[in-house]
Amino acid sequence: MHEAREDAIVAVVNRLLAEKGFEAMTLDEVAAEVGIAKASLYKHFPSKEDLAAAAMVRLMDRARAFLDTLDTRQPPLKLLKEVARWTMQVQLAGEMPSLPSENSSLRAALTTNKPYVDGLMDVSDRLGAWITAAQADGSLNPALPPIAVLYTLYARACDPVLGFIKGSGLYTDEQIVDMVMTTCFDGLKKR
Amino acid sequence: MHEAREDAIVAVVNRLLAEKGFEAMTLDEVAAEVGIAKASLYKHFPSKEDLAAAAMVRLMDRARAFLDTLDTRQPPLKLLKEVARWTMQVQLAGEMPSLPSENSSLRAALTTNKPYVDGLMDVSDRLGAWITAAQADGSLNPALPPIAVLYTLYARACDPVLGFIKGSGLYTDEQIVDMVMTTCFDGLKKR
DNA sequence: GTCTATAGACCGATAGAC
DNA sequence: GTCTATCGGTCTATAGAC
Repeated sequence: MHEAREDAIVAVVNRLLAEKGFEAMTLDEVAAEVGIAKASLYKHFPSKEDLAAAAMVRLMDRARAFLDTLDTRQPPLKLLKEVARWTMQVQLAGEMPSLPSENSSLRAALTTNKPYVDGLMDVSDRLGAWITAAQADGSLNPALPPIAVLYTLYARACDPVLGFIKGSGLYTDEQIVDMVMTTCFDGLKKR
Repeated sequence: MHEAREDAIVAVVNRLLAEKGFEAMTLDEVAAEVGIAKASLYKHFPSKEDLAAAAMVRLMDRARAFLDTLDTRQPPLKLLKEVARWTMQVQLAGEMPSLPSENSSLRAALTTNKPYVDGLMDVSDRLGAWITAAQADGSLNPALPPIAVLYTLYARACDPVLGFIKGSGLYTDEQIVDMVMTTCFDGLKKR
């Protein structure tokens, strides 16, 4: 009962973080959408930053659950592509929380949040292993530092291009994802 | 004298927009950095949104000035690459204002700001011509809609990957730009 | 045009009754 | 735990003297 309520809160926070970002999201709004009073939020989470951090932890848990569904016997490049596709689908579904770039109170709160850091580390380690494997088997550009590849994949998860193209109203979600997948893995230049 | 003061204001706004974004930027801070009182800002610009819009117009003017320096007899792909490189250098220099993704008062103000919209249109038209030319000469992937290429280039201008890699402290600005240029035009896959 | 001072609105967080 | 009510602070924007 208690956990179900908290899950409902975090789900609303997750969606509002995706829609408007951390600063534009107000606790009045969160409380109204959950259907409880603002003061009640503070019985579950000590601050706005902790609320957002809980949403990020939830995202990391979802990511790890998705990684668990993948057949690791597949080629590493295919695994990385499936991950990239999943993150784009999450974003197009309006469920990808967007973090402030820098100098934010949320950034500081996240770096000291062990469940979040642990989850991020786990995901990064798993992706990092696939990246080096894909570079070793010749499918991924070996001239790129693995960390650059990792950050590029993370950045595609919140790439504004998806929203831009969707805003044009010319393409379906599936077409949009295919385009960005192409630009990400094949590049803009002709192959 | 009057214009010089306004230029100083807009330059400060431009940098603060790059550092912290629109919502986190306060007018107290702008006024303090310019060295005038907050009320004086309103003698030059009627609102915070107009202040930010002026910074975006300034960015568009800078972009158009850069486009004017390019030798248009070069291959279109080379022109597009130089533009992408320029935007990344602007971002690494801390001079690329970052806009809110959606549902912001600034978005609405920008769409009704004629100088900004005109500048953006001009830049988009010029880049669009080079994109279709590069697709025609076989250097750019012709399967991608030109608008997707255009948006991808715009997105690279504010790509968080640059800041991520810079934060690792492992690479120079030039190396970072080269990496992102590679991922953007050549893709993650090996060629 | 510049300043000081403040209005008016909003937000995060808390008090205290139930 | 939930609520109503409110505090304390910050923000944009303005009033009014000089």
